[in-house]
Amino acid sequence: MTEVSSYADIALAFPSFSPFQYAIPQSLKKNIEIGQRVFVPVRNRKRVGYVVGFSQNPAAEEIKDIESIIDARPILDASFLELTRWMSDYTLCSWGQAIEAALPAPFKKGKWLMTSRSAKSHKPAELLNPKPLLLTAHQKKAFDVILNKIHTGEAGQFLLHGITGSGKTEVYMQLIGELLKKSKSSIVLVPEISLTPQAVERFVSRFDEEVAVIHSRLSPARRVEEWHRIREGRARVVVGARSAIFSPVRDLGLIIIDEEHDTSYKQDETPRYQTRTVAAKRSELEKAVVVLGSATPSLESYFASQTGEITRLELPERIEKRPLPEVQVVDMRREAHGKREPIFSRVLEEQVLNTLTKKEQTILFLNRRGFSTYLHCSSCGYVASCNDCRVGLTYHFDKAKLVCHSCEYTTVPMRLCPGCQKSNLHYFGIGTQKVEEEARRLFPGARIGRMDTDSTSRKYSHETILNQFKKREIDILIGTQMIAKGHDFPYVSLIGVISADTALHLPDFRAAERTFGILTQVSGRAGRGDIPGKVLVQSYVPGHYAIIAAKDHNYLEFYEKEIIFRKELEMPPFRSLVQLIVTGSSEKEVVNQILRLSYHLGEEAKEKSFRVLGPAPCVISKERGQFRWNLYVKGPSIPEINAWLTERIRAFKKVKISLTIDVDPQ
DNA sequence: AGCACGCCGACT
DNA sequence: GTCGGCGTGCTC
Repeated sequence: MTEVSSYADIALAFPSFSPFQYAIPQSLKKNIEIGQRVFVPVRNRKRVGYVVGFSQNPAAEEIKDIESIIDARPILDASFLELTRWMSDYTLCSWGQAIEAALPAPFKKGKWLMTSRSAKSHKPAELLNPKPLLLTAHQKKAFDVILNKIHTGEAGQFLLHGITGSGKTEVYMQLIGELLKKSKSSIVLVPEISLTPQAVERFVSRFDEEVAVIHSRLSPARRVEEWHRIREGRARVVVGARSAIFSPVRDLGLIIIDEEHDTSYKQDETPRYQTRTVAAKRSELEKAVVVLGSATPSLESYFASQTGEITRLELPERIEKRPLPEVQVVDMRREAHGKREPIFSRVLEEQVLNTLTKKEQTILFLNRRGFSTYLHCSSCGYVASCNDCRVGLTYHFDKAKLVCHSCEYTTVPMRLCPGCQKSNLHYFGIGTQKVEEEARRLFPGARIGRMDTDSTSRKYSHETILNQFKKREIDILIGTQMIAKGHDFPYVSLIGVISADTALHLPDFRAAERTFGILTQVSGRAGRGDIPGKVLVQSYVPGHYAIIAAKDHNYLEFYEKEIIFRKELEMPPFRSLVQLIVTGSSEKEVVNQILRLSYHLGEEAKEKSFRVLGPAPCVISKERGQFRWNLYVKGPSIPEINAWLTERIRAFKKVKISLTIDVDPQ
């Protein structure tokens, strides 16, 4: 530190606009440095703080002394501090909160666990360093282009758009291998759910002890141990979920975000960062290259590749030319008999029986998120939706009204379908349990398993069900998203999507994108082995572009339709969004306050290039006794929205409610 | 985020 | 009459 500085700026992990000042006792003056952790008194309690700067003049009435320095050497380097600083500005949290989100948990308690050893369990020799596979022409091209960029030493971003089974992972691995030759490090990010031992095994067997795997089941001590191994350069390949983006790797050359469209890349608690955005920033700071990999890229990423902001590389065919499964869309409007619509169409029932006879396996998938009950017509497929927002209207039992959760448009439920004038309107909503019950009735001899959040309350029942299914002790597996990802089941020859429409009508501008993504992903579960796979997708809107494009395995077809809507509605990627969520135990107060907030913001927004959407109740309008309403602020960019919003929010008095800000909501 | 301070219901 | 519910406000 400089001679004249008497105060240190300490970042603390609670919301505050700026770091706090603490006086530096004479005894610590020689040893204090930016990036160290210190113990400081906060309300007379000892807490961990992070030295982020120094100042000469006091900025507060009363300034306390730093108690002690925790780290002899700084543990946070300049780049880490800049990254977290940026993150706090971008996501509107404090610097301290950003820092703590980026560090292993024991560090927050002032722990300093030194690694005693580097003994890693070694793999059987025959598994070690299997030879890189020969790349196809497309793989080779992607590999060359990315490697050339890395060699320039500049930051850069690529979108690796490759259909399922096109060999993206092999491209990643060969890039990592090239970097290792130059002693440069790589970070590989995968969705938490993909961090299965089998998936990780590929990296470990190729790179052995160079790999550090960061997963949620790692003990805090092991996590710290891995952190040290990475920082000391003993591990130069990091494989992990979201938070692994903050790994203290040396000489970072490459960041890979696999399945970049996955929603788990957005943290749903403070700091609510989007890993893609953080990766882009980090690559800029450390002159690294980012590779976003996906079969169904996020609209944002694909759009960026269209504008030339990032470079797109295509892997258009499966390795070994394995065919993509045949997808058949079942028009459920033709299946309705009487007033109840069936869960199983005739063709699905028939195919399940057929599969059972052949002693092959079936997956039944229910794309059910949220609890919204929507009104639709079983004759023509009409779904009551909002004209201005293109989202399904949600039925509110208490008010007996249909409400748009995006703009609050409210209407009385119609008796006759506006589409076909018939009275075949029904509230729709089935769950996996109902599917299971029906399956047991229809297929009495079959062994049926169900996997969803309800069925997996006990820790290992999850694994147990999957293992049973793998061992073919279950014939039909019924489940939600969690069975759609990653797993390889070679004896699955039939996949039934019970309802492709559920997600489609949620009050969310990304509904079509999610539907397309999930259908594509589910389809990818079929035909993994030698048996050809078949996918049956049941839908009341079989002509919807998200469903048609998924059936055709055609991303571009989907993208070109969807991007037009985004443009028309001025939604991302054309405009940026910040969501404000007001919660409280009194509904009256929550509504009052958010109306006030909306008015307060709306007045000025008009004059600027901002818009306020809503307010409206959240999709889950009451959670644990807390009522939830939200509104959106739309603007040209996040920094511009933030700059304007923070001042306005500061001036907003909160009474009996709390306010959450979610930048770039997912 | 924690944690102490501060006004309204069921207990020895 | 107290113990304690969680709403509110502050932390250099």
